[in-house]
Amino acid sequence: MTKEAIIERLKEKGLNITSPRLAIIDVLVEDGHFHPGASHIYREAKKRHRSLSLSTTYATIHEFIRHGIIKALEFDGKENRFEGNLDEHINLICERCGKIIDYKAPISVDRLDVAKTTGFVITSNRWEYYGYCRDCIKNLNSATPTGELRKRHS
Amino acid sequence: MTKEAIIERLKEKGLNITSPRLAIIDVLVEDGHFHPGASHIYREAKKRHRSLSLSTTYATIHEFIRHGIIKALEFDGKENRFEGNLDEHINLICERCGKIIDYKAPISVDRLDVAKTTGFVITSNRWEYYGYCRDCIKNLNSATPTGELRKRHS
DNA sequence: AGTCTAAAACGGAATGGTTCCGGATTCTGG
DNA sequence: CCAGAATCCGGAACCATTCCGTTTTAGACT
Repeated sequence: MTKEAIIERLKEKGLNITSPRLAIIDVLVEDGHFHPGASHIYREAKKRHRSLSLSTTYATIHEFIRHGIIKALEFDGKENRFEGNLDEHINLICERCGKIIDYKAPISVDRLDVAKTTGFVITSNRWEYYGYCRDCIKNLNSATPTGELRKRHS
Repeated sequence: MTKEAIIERLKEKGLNITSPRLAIIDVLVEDGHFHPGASHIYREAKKRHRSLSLSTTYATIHEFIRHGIIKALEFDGKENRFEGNLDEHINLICERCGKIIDYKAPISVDRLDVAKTTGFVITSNRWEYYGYCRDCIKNLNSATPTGELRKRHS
């Protein structure tokens, strides 16, 4: 997703285009494929807009989610992560370094079937595989993982 | 999963069969299909073993996860939930009342393909649909959801 | 350019499920 | 029955995230 497209979307929705938001958009466009967490977005966007606060970063992220620009991947015990790729895909999540890889694979679950048999109406989904990425398998014995991104202990 | 099977598994692994653990096993066997959270497990198990502490509840849950007896569904902003159904399935998660329904559907993603194209080795997965359950759709306009289970605000 | 108002940004304090810690208790093998 | 290990317990700590009261800013309209 391009910077211009996001700005256009914000205008359509009647949101103000502010300097903090532009800084965050820049980070999302540049580092979006990393599936960055809030602290990464904050750190990088602060370089572009010095007075940026963490709470504004969170507020902006929420605003973007609410308007369908990004999607949140929520975790417990780790930082949440955010992605701009809204096409249906599987996220491959490395348990060692935290890297997240998009994997395109057609998932054929008929939503009508789900509704018919359970009465459940689907609004969104979450497809994830956990495991180890290529790099981490290579270095499984070596000392420290390369990634940032661990919340609490263990 | 039956109580006896779980106890057997714990013995195999060399874990002590203690009164707090039996209380928690009882709750998991009885309420497992609710995908209970830690606070529910704690509250119910405490009725059976009065001196049970919350930290023991968490420790026991972790022990059970480590030995493949239950699986954690981690969320942020909400309580984590736990399930005893370890067969591959999709969890239908109601965003209004927190109910979680198991939906059996064959998901055909070739793990070898994933490994071949990305180098990523899969160890576990997470398949989730979010939306609204039958009851909540019926009562969408009415006041309060029936479920327990919300962590923070909004 | 100046004014007004709602939206947005800010810092700092609060939140709360979960984890950690140190000491007490219980289990198990000998 | 005893020692050592496993487990349990309460309470304090953790920390990403949210909330709150105040200040600043964007955008529309003079």
